[in-house]
Amino acid sequence: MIKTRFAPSPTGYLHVGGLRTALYSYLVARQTGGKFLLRIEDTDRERFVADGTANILKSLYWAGLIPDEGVTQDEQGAIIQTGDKGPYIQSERLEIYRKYVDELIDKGYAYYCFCSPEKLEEMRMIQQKNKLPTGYDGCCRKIDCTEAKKRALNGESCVIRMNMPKDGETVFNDEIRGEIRIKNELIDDQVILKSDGFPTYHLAVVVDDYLMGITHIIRGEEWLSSVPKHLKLYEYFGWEAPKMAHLPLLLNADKSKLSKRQGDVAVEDYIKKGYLPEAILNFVAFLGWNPGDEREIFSLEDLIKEFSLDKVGKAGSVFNLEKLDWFNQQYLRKLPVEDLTERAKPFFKQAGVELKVEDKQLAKIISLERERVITLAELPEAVKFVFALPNYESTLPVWKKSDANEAKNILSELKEMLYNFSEHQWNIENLETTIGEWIKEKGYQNGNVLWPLRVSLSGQQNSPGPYEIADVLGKEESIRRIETAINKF
RNA sequence: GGCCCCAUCGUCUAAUGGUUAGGACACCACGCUUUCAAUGUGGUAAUACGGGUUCGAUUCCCGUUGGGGCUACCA
Repeated sequence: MIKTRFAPSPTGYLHVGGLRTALYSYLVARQTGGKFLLRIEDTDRERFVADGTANILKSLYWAGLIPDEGVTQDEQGAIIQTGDKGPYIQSERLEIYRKYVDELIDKGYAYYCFCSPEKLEEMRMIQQKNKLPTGYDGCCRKIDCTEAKKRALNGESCVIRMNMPKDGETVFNDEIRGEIRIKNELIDDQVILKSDGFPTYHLAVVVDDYLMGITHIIRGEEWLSSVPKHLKLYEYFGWEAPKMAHLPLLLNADKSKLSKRQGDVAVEDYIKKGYLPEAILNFVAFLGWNPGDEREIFSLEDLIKEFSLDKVGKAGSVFNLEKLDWFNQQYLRKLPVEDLTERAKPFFKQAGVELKVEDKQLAKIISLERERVITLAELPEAVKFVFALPNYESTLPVWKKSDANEAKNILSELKEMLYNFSEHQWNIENLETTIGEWIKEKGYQNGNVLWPLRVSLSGQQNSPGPYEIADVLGKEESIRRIETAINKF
């Protein structure tokens, strides 16, 4: 059975690149009935953020990427751990790592190192100056093991390094990139256990991926060059290594690595801005992958059916917001209006708009603007004119440009005519046919009637059509606005 | 500095030896339209460069250039 994992560090929030990694991992698991696991890699105490895990889970659940195992949420949204391979938070697994480190030391595959950070820093500088590959010189390898243990017990600060052979080369196959070979002499004696007793990433991933039964590691390209270290660790433990796929990076517009400085990178930023999870998922899925034909709109279900790692590209992709906007508009239009209304409500609240209308009416109001807006967050502002009688400020230039007197006369006549509507006749279809016929009868031009009508109803230069607005406003409010406009100009 | 990865329109990408190099976003023009949006039609725009291999290279090989990643007791 295929088992994938997403293993973020709780350093703040879920990065959009992380979301894509999580999505691909989720897809690979789901399309074969496998499992998708979430593990929290919090071995770096300095970068640890208290609510980091909660934030990541929030974004993941928002997107619908629910883990089958590991760190998850219960119905109340509290963080829990599920599965029989736990704990799934690395800081709770310290004894496990210690046990495997000791095994490595006993077999001679790892050793104590007492070198100071200053010494290591200086070593690197000299190596670089002499155009040599940087790396530990292995001087503590010579220290006798029992002697080293004694020094460590006495409280001398030390780390554990893995013993990397300096001859031969490591060859491995990446699911996306194919065969990769790296000379072993270039691979460092990596620190696997830090002086604070926490493992480094390299030891912890290997141990955890093995113990948790991970079959496919899907992660960012930044890990590609540390694969030989991991492979050597698998070999030392006598374990079979999982398949690996290293994803190309997401980039800024200038092709540098996607960074905070050049725009929003946190999934929660896009949630706040009113993007739909469907759009974000579809968008990030297509950064590096496509089905090979010309279809572009893919639901999570579609992706599960059609995604495949061998169609993932090798080159990095620019995170292009214009395309995201387009996806969002597509999904905004597709959404059933009741669903759209529910999802829009929090954004009215966020904008400080108290909703006094019923859902059905709110749905009608939102429908007015759903095709004119890019995100949910733009909705409250876009429909503001429905709630408040407009002051017509922004339309002043347009009134001046046209013949205001003629427009006023026409509006007055139109108003008289509209009085004859009964409340239940007041709907788009009736308004359209009746006003249309009326215009013909009177011998007016469409534009000379519809334009002043629309502007007096909306109070805006640009807006939905007059019939739609009138329908939403109702007879009484529509006529009041026409009167206001007549008096104003 | 060293090592690794990568390279098709501005952007996301299709085309795995033979295509007028296709699609989408963005942009422009025109149509529809009371405005905006939406929509329809059309258009501008790419194989980084240099060598090979081949009857034939976007495609295979080598080099150059450019970009990115790693090079931590961070992940």
